[in-house]
Amino acid sequence: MKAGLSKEKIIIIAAKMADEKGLAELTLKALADELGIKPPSLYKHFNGGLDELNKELMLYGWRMLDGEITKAVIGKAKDDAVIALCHTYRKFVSEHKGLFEAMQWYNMYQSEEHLQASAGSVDIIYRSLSSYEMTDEQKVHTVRMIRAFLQGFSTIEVHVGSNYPVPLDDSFDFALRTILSGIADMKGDE
Amino acid sequence: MKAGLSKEKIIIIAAKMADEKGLAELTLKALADELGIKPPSLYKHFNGGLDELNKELMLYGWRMLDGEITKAVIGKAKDDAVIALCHTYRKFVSEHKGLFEAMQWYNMYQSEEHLQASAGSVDIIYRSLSSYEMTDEQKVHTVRMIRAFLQGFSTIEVHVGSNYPVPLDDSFDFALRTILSGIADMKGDE
DNA sequence: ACAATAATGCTAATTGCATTAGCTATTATA
DNA sequence: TATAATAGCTAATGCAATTAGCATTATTGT
Repeated sequence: MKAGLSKEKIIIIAAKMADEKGLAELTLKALADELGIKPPSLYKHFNGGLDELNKELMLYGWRMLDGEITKAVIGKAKDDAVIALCHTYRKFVSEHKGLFEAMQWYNMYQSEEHLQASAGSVDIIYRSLSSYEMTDEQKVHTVRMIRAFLQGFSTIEVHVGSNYPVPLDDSFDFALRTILSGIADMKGDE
Repeated sequence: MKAGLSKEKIIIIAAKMADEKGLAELTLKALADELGIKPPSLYKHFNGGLDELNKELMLYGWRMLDGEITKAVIGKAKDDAVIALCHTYRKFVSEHKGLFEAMQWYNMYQSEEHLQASAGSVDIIYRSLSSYEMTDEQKVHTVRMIRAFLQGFSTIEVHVGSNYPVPLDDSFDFALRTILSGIADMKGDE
């Protein structure tokens, strides 16, 4: 029986499963069960097995995040753009915990493809900074700083949950203000 | 034959293996081979098997990092303390990539023990901020910001490596200055 | 329309690691 | 010194990933 599956459809289902159950629960067996096929059949779509599935999830996640950030930043500049970007990133992670895990996974395989995967987001952050008066080098630093903060904050948030006397929302906004204020002070620095 | 092993000794070896080969390569089989024993024997030390080993590595890593940070901030205050703390954190991660992976692992098991594991470092960051004029709430925010930045930056660095026209060292220092400058501006904010 | 080919699914079998059960030797202790 | 706890072992099980080879369904060129 043919199930009429395609790589794309499978990835979408797999992403949903990863988001619901966590990436570790996304086994070929579980995915096959969900799709109504047998595990070996998945190799017809993913020659590289589980590894390739994870890789594809990673790429899918970055593409999706790129898209959402791009949309969010349209028509905005400077602080407004950075704020929109950061909130979009954080929201994305909260809605796609499993995909986010997969996206952090690109360390194990250092191919061109993987390096480019996250390059998209880096590029968007970079372009969002275009209207600031900074040197190119300062922009690179700033991109890295923002990226590190976003990734770190999101990871911690995903791991730790959201129970605390001091809400994480406030901390996020606070940190964002701090970073923006730091950027504003940047002019004179070497 | 008795190999004269103890939980502590095994954890130290396991940590070394994880740092050298990556956490994923640290299987019970590989560890047993390294120790010159058979995999089932490990259950005499780690009742919970692989899970418990990972948990212990996580705790070991946090304790070690706590110790190094504590040492590094002794006799320092304000910016000096924060700078020392951040550099120590980053250096630790670069020298203990495998342990760092394990330390990020605490999401899966949400026990008291695990929550306290990272609480130590949080506490040290918090205390390092003691000489700033901030409200307690601002301190909580600042701790989270620093922690997010450190974790994010380190993760990216571990994943991506250190090849680039613009050196990561510079970006790290730049971000640190930006954050410190943001902190300095903080006074008036609500 | 129809043969050839590619695509997609299956079953059966293999591998490798984690884990459990039960046995044995060694160490520590009462 | 007898006894209990410790730390190792072998044998066996289970589970997921993977590979090989077969069967069926689509697709495509003529």
